Amino acid sequence: MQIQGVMDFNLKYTLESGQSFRWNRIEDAYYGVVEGRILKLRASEKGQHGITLSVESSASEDAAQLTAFLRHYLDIERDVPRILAAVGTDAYIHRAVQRLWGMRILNQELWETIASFILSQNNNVPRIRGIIRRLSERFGRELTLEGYVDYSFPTAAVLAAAESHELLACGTGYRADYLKGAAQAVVSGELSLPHLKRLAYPEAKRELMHRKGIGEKVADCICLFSLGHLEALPIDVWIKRIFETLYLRRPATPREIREFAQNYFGAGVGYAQQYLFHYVHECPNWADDEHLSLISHE
DNA sequence: TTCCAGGAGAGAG
DNA sequence: CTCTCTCATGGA
Repeated sequence: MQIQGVMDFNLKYTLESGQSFRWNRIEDAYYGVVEGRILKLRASEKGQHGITLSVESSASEDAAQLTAFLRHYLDIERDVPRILAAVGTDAYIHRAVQRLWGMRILNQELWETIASFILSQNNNVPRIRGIIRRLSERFGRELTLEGYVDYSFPTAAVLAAAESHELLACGTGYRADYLKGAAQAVVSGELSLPHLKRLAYPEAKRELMHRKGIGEKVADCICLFSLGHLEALPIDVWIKRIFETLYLRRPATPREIREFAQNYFGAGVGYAQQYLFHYVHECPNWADDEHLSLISHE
């Protein structure tokens, strides 16, 4: 199955920018488990009218429905160039946007996103990926696509009933109780996922932060990478570093950074954040004078 | 060996 | 309210 005419989209940057922990690149194809099936995605060379995405699924599903699903999951529907145009107010963010043109913010399944970012705290991406892979192997369902084997992300019900020592064996560390608590809240209905999806950003964030193990940063990740709230601004050590070094040029609290960034970048601050976050990972000399001089300070 | 990673909770002040 | 300490894990 193919999706043709996809404009302003880059598969690599979208899937490798630290928002999803479930994609693996093998040669020129990406394999990932998304909502209960393996998807294999490949992007063709860019043509005049955008790229073509080739799609294989481990599930037998209707092509039109799969297309509609992927257009939403990959955020292809959204007018991202317009959002980035409104955000790019200085030469630095402009350079990041140019360098990573086509990167999109995913709309991922809510429970998996909640669980994944609970596990992400005080942790690094390769290890987060490993924990999620082991949890899926242990508690998920086996899936295959053309000889590629992977496992569905475990449901809240399964994790709610899991023994703590089994979660620990997957490498969750002290986050095991947070994960299990969130799973139990979802199962009991105390944390209603359908309800969360109906809330605006401030209310959704506040609701999420009532859970132990979900602070402001993790709540913002969930709001941005699952609920589509582009006003969300996850402030991790990297984003803090970027704003202190480049924009504020002084030590700053997360509250100060948030106030500055939401005012400076506006409603699309979540997209700006993602481009800055991935740009500094792609470009080790991001803080050199050459880059610093891109931002004018009057 | 110490430091770090898409942090958050608990307690002290 | 802010500051500090601690939490489990593995790679650098």
